[in-house]
Amino acid sequence: MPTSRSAKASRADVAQQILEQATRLFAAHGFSGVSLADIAKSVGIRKPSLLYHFQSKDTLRRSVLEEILAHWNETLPQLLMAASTGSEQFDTVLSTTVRFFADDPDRARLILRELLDRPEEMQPLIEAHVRPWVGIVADYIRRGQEAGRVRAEVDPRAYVGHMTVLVLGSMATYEAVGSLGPELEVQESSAQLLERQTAELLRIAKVSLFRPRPVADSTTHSQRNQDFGPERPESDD
Amino acid sequence: MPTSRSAKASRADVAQQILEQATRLFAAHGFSGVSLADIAKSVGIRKPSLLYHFQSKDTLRRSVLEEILAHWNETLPQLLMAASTGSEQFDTVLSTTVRFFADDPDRARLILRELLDRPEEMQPLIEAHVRPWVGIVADYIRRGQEAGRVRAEVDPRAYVGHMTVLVLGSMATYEAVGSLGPELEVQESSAQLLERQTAELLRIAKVSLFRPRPVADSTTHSQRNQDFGPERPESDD
DNA sequence: CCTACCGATCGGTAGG
DNA sequence: CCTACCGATCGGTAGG
Repeated sequence: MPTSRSAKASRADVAQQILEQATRLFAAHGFSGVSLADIAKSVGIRKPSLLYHFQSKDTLRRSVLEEILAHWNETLPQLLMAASTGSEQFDTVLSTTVRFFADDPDRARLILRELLDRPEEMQPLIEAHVRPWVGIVADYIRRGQEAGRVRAEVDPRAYVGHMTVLVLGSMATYEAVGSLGPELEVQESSAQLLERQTAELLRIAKVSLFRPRPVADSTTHSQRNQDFGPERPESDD
Repeated sequence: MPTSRSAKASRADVAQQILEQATRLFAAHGFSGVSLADIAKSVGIRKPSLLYHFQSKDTLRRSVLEEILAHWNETLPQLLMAASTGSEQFDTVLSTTVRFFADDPDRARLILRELLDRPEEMQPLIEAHVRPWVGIVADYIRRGQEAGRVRAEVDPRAYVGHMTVLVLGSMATYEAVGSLGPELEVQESSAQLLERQTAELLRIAKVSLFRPRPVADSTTHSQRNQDFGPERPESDD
């Protein structure tokens, strides 16, 4: 009888466990901060067994990265097809991206680390996996600028870059940075903190993109959520 | 005659060179991705000599971090004293922070890495070194909300956290992420790219904070830079 | 600031 | 998937 909880682990199961533990450990301590023995130990096998499933440490690193990007490519296009208007597409890309990394902040940590450790190697990967939706968002911004919906001052390229970094960085470090506030108030749970950060992030993303809608009362300050971008249906192209 | 270019390197000179090279290498490859021999080699000394100046690798890491934070504490309070109104103070904190990291992106990379590698250890440091100006900004936001200058929906804590992450992340990764744009256009220099990113960052920070000022013509879209926060002098408190 | 050296750990291989 | 083992490199020390 094997020592693991389930009766028997198939080849694929073990490989998947290795990927999961490697993701977790690389996200927490970085690629060079984790040894193959660390990963093997957390899976419950020996180092040479790990190297049977993944030829080298670097192969394992690339597999971890590929798994995340593959999952991303499964998620976004599917949701994007359901969105017909440009406004819906923009909203889908933004909220899907935020949710993807909020669902598992380790994804954000890992990609941020790769961006820091191997910028040259990441550039083509960004090009390949982020291009499609960058195109959608950039097109939407340009059309929105022509139609007067989007602020003329927005630099589409820089805007998308900043939002990417903001989502990655906020999700990767929300625990350390989320506790910034000047008064400590009531202790928030990690989930509450993440939710609050997410809401503010979406607000910043939208308000810095869309032109304010004309409001009747423009001198007093109401508490309404105006200025939050177009929610009305709109014709595209 | 020593082998180095200058006639003689004092103790302090060597220690400073070690700090500089360690900052550069830790920023590029992470703490565990750099060996003491790497650092010693780039300074032009041997590993045991390095350990004469810094008792251990971890001591060197803390010294690098301290040097950055000390430089930060020299920069901000000085500029802050010259700013009298709340609006000026906000502007000082924001633009000084951006410039501090734009001046040397390695600072952003190093702090971001520490945030990822040792979040528990960084929390008190954030508390100590970021608190003062977080307080100033948060107070300014709250007073601005009461006066109707600042959007009521802004979550001061989350806003400051996001802006911190945005500045750090954008400055740390501007090379890899700045090249995101859908069309490659003319090849920009690194300095041009950084400048463009900085301008858009400041725009996002301000527009997502300040309420739009009432505009006479609210249906057509002019190219003017309205909605960019208060530039008029104002009374505080 | 150096040479010489330490035990521990690294990624990876042989061979089953 | 394991035991046994490899050379290289790690952070750090002795001693000058």
